[in-house]
Amino acid sequence: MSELEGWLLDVYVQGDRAIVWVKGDDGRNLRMEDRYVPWFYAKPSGWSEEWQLLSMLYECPAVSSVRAEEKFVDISSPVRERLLRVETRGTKEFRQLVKGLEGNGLVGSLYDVDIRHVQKYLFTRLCVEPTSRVRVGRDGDRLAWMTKVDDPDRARPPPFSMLRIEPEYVLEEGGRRRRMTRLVTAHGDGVEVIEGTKKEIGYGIAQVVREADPDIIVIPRCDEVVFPMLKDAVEEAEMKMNVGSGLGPGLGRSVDAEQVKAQGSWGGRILIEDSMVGHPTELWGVAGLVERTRFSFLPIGLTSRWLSNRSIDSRNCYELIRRGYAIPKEGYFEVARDLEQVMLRDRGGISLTPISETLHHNVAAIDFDSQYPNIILRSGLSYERPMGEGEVSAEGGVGLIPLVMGPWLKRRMELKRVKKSLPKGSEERLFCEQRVDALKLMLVTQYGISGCCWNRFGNVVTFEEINRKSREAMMTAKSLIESRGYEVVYADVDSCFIKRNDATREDYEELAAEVSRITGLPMSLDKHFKFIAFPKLKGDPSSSALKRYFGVTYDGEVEARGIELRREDSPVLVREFQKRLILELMDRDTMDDVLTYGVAEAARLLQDTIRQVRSGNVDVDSLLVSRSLRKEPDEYRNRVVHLSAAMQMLGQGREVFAGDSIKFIFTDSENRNPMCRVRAEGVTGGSYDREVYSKMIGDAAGTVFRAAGLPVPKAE
DNA sequence: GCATCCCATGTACCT
DNA sequence: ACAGGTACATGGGATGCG
Repeated sequence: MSELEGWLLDVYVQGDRAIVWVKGDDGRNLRMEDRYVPWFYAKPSGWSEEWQLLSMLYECPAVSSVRAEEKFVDISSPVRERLLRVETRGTKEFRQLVKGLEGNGLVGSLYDVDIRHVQKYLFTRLCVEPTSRVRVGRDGDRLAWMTKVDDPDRARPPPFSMLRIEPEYVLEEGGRRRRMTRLVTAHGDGVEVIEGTKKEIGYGIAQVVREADPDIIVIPRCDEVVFPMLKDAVEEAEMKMNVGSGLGPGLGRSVDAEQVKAQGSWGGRILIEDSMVGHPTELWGVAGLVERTRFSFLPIGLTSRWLSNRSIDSRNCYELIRRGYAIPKEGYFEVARDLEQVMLRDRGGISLTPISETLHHNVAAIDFDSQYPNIILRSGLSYERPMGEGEVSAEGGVGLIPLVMGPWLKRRMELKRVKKSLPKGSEERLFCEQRVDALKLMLVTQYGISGCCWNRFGNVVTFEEINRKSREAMMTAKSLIESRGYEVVYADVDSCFIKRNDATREDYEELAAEVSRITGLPMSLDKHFKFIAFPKLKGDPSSSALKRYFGVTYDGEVEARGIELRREDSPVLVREFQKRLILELMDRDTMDDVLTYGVAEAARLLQDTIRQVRSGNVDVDSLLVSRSLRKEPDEYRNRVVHLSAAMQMLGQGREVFAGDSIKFIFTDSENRNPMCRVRAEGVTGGSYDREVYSKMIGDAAGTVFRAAGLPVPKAE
């Protein structure tokens, strides 16, 4: 028997065993095996059926044990029910038995059947969230015990090393075959390019993986496209992916051939996509990934693949199972209500129309901090307590949502505090921020799924009540703010823009604190604007637009929402121009300065930029527009420009998928043939459409000048 | 045949 | 399978005009 300390890297289940990987402090990765017994619960359809079901299960060769147990089955009911706990010999037997019982008349309902085996193992036997710091006892390759120990680092994530593999390939035989041409790997600062035949690439990649020995491999479009291609290439190089005992070449560290798609891991290495929950994996960083993994109580591979509803469901199930619950297959129901009732309650957060077409001076943006989570916690709202029961008391029952949310909201606040104490630009601060951002998403998403029909515990009334309380808080804030002599310039959901001529930063901070006291929800000063402006609707200049504004803070930073410079489909040229324009115009101390120097400098910048665009002397890269292809190319009804660009790429043997970001420049935007209007990035020939880019610059300037209530300078 | 209007389509953004 | 709320550009058909 030996002991070690390290980090829980990965866990998966194979048949009747769990495989547990730990990265030891000596940098070595250890593979250990543990026993795993699959189980589920069955509720007989009636009393008299119980003995029949019992005897049938006793005789079933797939079953290793059956016994009656009392379990909670409904979060709204404090009563335990008598269920049969059925343990099976392995996962294959589990699957067959559950399938057989689903239509069986003796069975009323089944529990714990749609939870992954690895979750069951983690929740009830290992009881440690993957990525945790652990102390481990082992007996050869058997895991004897594991305990969680405190992570000494608040910000720095576990030392999991990452390798990025990005293949380049072309489509052949009319798109039926993919041929790898080149492969780029990145590990720390080291970048390697592998070229050659399939066999050579296969050999090269195995070599790189063995040398870099990464814990986590990031691969774009891993599951559907690239992993099968890599596997094929490595096998072609006559090195089996899973030979030997962890020493042989290949992509994995051992003989385990878990399906990547099912588990996201391959013999001791974790394979993840380069996008997670719609954000680039790079932005999450190991720190964000770790935070989400610990919350979800899932192996890293599943964490990176599962969307929010499943991740939160996983945490919910963990919390319930360890409190004696059996998990029902589905529980979502919605009480039928008449249309009037639904119209009255089924609405989201509130917005107050901005005062637009003028420059506002000395404006504060004050925000409710984590508004939805705090509403849930302060009011004790939960699926099973849609109307809440006041503040959650220590001894009283706590609803599932506050129970799950509470510790993580606290943790996020603590991490936010730590972040502030760390120097700007430091690695530690970035780790902290990644954790804070990951938790923000987990927290706000619990509100998002609270009334969602895909959530097995969802209750739409709870969701509506959270929204109602949010609107109520904003209205209370508004009257208080106005009663103190401030003007509300604009508000949206949980953020409120206010001004009073002579107010200082401290005045605003004090006012936010007062709103906090009255509403019972934390609120703080977020931004302090020297100048801010709100555009009119482009389509209807008689009304003001919501969710768009721009301004300059007292730190001299541009803060903008919704307008061109915030849009991914604006060319960099336009985004940078508009940002500079706002600074030229509004980074001034007084209104007078804005109206004189500001207007003059801004007008000059506009002229210069237009002249430059018209001269043709612009870096083409700064003209790239990127727009995401939301559907497969053949599903489009309209011939939209980015579809044209996508078709050009297909014509070159480059594969495009729904979800890809298509980059292109406008070459002749008025051409009657949609295919000739744009040129996809990487396609050669032609120059850019000077007219359309000049127009974009003019429009971006128009947004700024008009919102500020100023005439738009003529650009000749 | 061409200009103009309107609606559906499509994407991106805000909190 | 995460929410509701919003802005805006554009394709394409319908309509009107000469």
